[in-house]
Amino acid sequence: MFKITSKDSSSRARTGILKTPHGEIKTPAYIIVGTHAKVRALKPKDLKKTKTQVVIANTYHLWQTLGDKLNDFEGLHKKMDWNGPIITDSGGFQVFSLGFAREHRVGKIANIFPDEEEQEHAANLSPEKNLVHIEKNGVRFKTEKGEEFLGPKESIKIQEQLGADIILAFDECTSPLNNYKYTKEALKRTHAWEKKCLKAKARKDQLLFGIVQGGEYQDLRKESAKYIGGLPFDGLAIGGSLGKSKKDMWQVVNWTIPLLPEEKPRHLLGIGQIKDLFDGVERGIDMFDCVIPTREARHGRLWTARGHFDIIKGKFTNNSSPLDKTCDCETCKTLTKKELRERFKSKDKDAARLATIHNIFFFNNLMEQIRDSIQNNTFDKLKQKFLNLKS
RNA sequence: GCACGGGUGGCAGAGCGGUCAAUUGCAUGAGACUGUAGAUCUCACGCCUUCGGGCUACGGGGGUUCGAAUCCCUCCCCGUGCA
Repeated sequence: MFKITSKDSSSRARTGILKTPHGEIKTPAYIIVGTHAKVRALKPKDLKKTKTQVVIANTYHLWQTLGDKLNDFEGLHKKMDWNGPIITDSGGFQVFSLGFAREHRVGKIANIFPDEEEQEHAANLSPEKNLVHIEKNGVRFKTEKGEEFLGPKESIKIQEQLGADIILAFDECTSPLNNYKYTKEALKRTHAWEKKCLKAKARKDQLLFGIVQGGEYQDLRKESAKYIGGLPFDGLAIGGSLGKSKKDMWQVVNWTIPLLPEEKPRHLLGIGQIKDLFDGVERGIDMFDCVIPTREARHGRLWTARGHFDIIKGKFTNNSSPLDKTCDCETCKTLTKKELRERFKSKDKDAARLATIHNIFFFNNLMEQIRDSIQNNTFDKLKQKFLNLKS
């Protein structure tokens, strides 16, 4: 199911092939985020122009949108008009993003400590306004329809109805602001939930990945890596609260990776800036997913091998050079900087779409280069090239 | 020529005696974005500043007033209507 095809001589970097019912994923791979079974700003056909291997959709969002229609849902592949591999996230991240993150206006790494204004905001947020209530067996989400419950069994059932190739265990993503005691309790909960996920899984054709949690605490991370790594999951993901800085984040990964079974694919959840890809790959990460390429494209930020630039800036008004002269994507082949900028400024709906095509293509293309470099033993050289990137 | 209506910061356009260096939008500049609450958000945007404040400003000039972008006179422009 997962086959390691080559290893870098001077790091933990490796290439592999992950077999899924809808085709193979060459790793290290970038997973494109399409939360609502759709990559934002793209038309279904666009995805095929972007070297995309695999897309990740979200259980929570689709559960909310589809509701009762889940019972006779056509399946994500049909819905998305995409015959390649699809992953669904379990909804565990929304425990954080709609819960703690929203209440305290924090992210899961870096810039996590709210300033005074934000602390005041958090203090003034009455408990009734909290959208998430965590309980022993799962999570109550306050939604437009009222209150709805999502736990391990529910998440697996929904993910089976959605029909992705790879599904994720339901976890609680904690916050960097959670203390040791809370994180430990949450980890205990998460471990119990994940075991329930394994038990609840009925479909044989889907792969189920477990998720390592434990915040920024070494003993908890190691405990989790051993525990989750020891369960019969098809792959392992590293999730959650990743400390106060990138340094902390890589520390967490360093603690975790050596304790995970070598032969299973490893997914670093939600991480994927360019530098992170190199830092992650050399530590043995096989899969990344991140909203950066798509979200930033919509915000007018384009990525190239020389760093990023914001196409909406006035300095590009009369710039008729290509967006990225080294890029072979459809957008770069058809538009100049000036033209794409004009589309953004005139609120042309295609602006975000065209930028998104480029960014996805760029990230996927970069992953391809990374894979090649591992096979050719030139990974380090490629990394050096991107080391001083503006990011 | 007469009669109205106008002339406000890069632009559009509020304000119509004090709380106005002047609402707002656009443009511009800076920043953010990491298992998508986000094709979004934050900040700056006359000049100077020891960041307390100071200076020059609402077409030009003059006046009334303790105080004018706001009221009056006059000149110059623009729009509309009538000659």
